[in-house]
Amino acid sequence: MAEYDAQAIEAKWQERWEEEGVFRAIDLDATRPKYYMLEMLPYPSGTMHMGHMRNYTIGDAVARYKRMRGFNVLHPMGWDAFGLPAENAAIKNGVHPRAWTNGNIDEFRRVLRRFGFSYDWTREISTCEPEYYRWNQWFFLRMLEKGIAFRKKSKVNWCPACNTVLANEQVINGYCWRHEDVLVESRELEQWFLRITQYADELLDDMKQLEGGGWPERVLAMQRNWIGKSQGARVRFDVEEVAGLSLEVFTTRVDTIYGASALLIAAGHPKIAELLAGVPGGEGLQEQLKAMQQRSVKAEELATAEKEGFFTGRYAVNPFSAERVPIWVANFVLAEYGTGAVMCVPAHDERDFEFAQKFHLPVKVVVQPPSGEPLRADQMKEAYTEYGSSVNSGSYSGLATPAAIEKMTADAKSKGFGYGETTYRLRDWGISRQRYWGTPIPVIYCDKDGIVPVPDDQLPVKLPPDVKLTGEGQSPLATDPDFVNVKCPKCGGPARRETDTMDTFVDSSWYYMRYCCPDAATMVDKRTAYWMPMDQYIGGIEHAVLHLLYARFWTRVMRDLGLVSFDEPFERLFTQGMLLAHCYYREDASGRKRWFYPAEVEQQFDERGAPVSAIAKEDGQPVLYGGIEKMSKSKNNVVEPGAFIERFGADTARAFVMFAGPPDQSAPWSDASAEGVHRFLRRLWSFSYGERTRIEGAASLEIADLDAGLKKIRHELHAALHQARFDY
RNA sequence: GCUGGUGUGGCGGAACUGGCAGACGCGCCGGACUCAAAAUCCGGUGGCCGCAAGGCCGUGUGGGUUCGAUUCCCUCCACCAGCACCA
Repeated sequence: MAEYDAQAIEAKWQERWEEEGVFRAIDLDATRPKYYMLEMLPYPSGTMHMGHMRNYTIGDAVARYKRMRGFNVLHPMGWDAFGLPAENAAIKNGVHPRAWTNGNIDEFRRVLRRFGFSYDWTREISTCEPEYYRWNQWFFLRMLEKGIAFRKKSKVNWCPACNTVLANEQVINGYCWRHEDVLVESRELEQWFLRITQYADELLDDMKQLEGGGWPERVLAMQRNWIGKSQGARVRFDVEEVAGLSLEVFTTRVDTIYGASALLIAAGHPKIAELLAGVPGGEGLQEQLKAMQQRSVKAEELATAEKEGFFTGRYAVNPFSAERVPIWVANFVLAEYGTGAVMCVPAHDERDFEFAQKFHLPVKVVVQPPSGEPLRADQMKEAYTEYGSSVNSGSYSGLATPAAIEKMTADAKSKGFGYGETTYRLRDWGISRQRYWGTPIPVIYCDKDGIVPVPDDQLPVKLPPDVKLTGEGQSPLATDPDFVNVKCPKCGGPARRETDTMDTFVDSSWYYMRYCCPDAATMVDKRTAYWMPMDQYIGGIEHAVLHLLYARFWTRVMRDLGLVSFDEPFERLFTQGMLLAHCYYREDASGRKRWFYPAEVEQQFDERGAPVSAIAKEDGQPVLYGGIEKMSKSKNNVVEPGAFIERFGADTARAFVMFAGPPDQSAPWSDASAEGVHRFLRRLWSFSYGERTRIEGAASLEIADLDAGLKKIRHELHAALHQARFDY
């Protein structure tokens, strides 16, 4: 074989791998150490992009390396097959979601196979198959029995574009995570929730197991931040002139309570109406309140908004100092966090300081810095928020901050007006979706028996194949009478089936355990115990909170039900960087941009090789350089893996992405660089087959170069993986 | 603002545990082949000075530790990402 014919070489070896089953993982093999290597499963929509391909290439390099080092490697692949885009395609094009999804899966599988990734294809799973989602349902029923799954009426995030409920995690700055320009609305609905807050402390504390290189620090930081644990105290202030009414505040700095010059409550506080009732001149206040409640929708405006507020005309009594403080409504107090009310201590809180400056509330210093000049209220330019020692705080004066907090919290409790409390930002996980293409929630509503679980022997509750999908109004399943109208499993009387389906993050919360035993007659079995916990997981940073937090939670529930015996599912996590690409554009008179494909553009350089300008090949006129951006269809800078392989072969593509930069950082795609890698591979090929006649005359080309060349490649891979802090 | 991260040629980047900075690739320059171009192949390519041999400078900034620092410590600066009025 003289020429480097990538297509022929790769086809030959891929066929042989397939025939001999060399990537088959051996269950329960006790003779070798096991290694479970997994890349996050893809959502098969449209065509595969280079970002997928980078993810899988990194994982494949590790899997192959481990295999060669004698490990029994599990490296599977499957499909995150439920989800909204399938349904939207159905609405738009009249294709059934299943047909659309399976078509995409076939295309993804074809490209992945062509890449020659070392998957054990015998373990492939697809989350939209009843064989898989029946276990979502089965486990949901177990969670229902344990009180982990529960139903409550609650304010939900409603996306008018998706026509469904979103989890908190799917709301980004008040906008839908799928529709950047669609504001999420608030609605009251009966929803199913999973009690992830019950595990908040454990999820937080167990991060210790993941520190020290197992998980990227930033992912841990994001999860910590998301859980948002905060220790403090809750203190009750009685409201004057309104019998029986009191307001509670949450604070992490109860030691500053002698410096409180007001009590601030959120415009959405549940007791606001009661508070304002009967206040002289109350009509004006109602107007102001309305205005403030309406304003508080847009998150991005909120963040930059000026401090606003108004005095309610009411006073409350500070239970420590017995001082009267005015009650204000303030726009920066969050109704959803803590108690929806705070004490305003201008001297020791930045926001309160700003608020006090604007509305001329008194500033009272109650904490002095441990050293340096003592603070003077009339000279302060900003709040002092550090720890120090208490002053002007009655019998607590002189105590260091931690001691003051401890003593005052204890006293609040013994005197009956407060107690120590821990709050979290984390909310329970709402899983109800008013959509068709998801796992049906397996419960039945009976007028007589209430909520009745579907008996285990009637699982799975299958999705009816034909349902009208319009994208409007109620859940599509609710329009199918055959699905909805059932007999109550308890009394046999007429009943209605739940028509909501589960959030697709349910599917991805445990799929990695099913790869271990895809044909098991139970949710998991002893093979899961053999392979889990996973040794190395690889995926995008966008899943730092959503998927990874849910999966950690789900695993703990499985543990508490005796299904598995470990806490953390993923021992090591790696988040790969994005693949970027250059982009070019030209603006027309109206300022509209036309984006050029890189192939349509020619880059100009100066004599030193620095890029100076670019021209369009079609007319020779200049185009503007848009920088290195995330690959996106709108910018015409997407590189299609399929097309690239046809030209250069999979090995070139794989070698290039490992070579383009540290795997955990973003890297720009470059056709030219990729071709350079291709030349390099071709050269190696020529050496290894002794086909050196074409390059005779070059003194440096000796057999030793082959060895050196191979060493270099090995070195590259080592360097890249080492850089990425893989444990391999 | 808080948290996490990153700064090395024209570009992507390499340098293992503190030991010849700039591997490899792109781009650029020169050459071979060609009537010519493309493709391919060969050589050169951090900056400055020098005909050359060679010399000096050089890993964001300023300092420190060390025989020796891209690497370790401190200061500052810039950029990227996530969170953000969370009391």
